[in-house]
Amino acid sequence: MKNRLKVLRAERDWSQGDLAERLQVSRQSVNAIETGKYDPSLPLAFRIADLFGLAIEDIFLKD
Amino acid sequence: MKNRLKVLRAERDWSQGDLAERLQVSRQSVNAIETGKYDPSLPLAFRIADLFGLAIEDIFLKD
DNA sequence: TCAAAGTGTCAATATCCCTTGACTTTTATC
DNA sequence: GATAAAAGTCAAGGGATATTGACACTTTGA
Repeated sequence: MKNRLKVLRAERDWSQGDLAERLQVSRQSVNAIETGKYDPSLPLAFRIADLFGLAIEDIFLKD
Repeated sequence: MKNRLKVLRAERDWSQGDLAERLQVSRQSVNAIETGKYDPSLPLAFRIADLFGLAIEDIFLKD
């Protein structure tokens, strides 16, 4: 399960901390998801998709 | 987080056990997800969406 | 050059997802 | 009504997700 978080974040010039704040999660969670340590829960995946205005399938990809 | 699993399953005349087998999870997991006890993990949500040929957003809805 | 911000990572802890196994209740069929 | 399949539920346990706090390293800019 890969994801495009880092790119989407870079396009907006957000730090991991910025993104974490907008998602209401810790900075470490954002980092762990970005670096592939684990996948987000489904509710968090929805919040991420909403924040970027994309479908979950456009952000998270089965590898 | 609501979902349309029960309806999608009924349309295909599958039991919870049938669905569980196709998803490679336990029948109790299918039941728990259907009855709203918890949300599936993101990877399982992808398997569910794939199985029904729908987008995750068309099956799982924020309530 | 030095301080601040950003990133990556670790440990410890808490909670959630999913499991097996068992049991009761509902639904459908005979 | 009896039977069986399906559905709902519980408990206990393991692994995954997310937390706070801390520390090191790199990058940026004053």
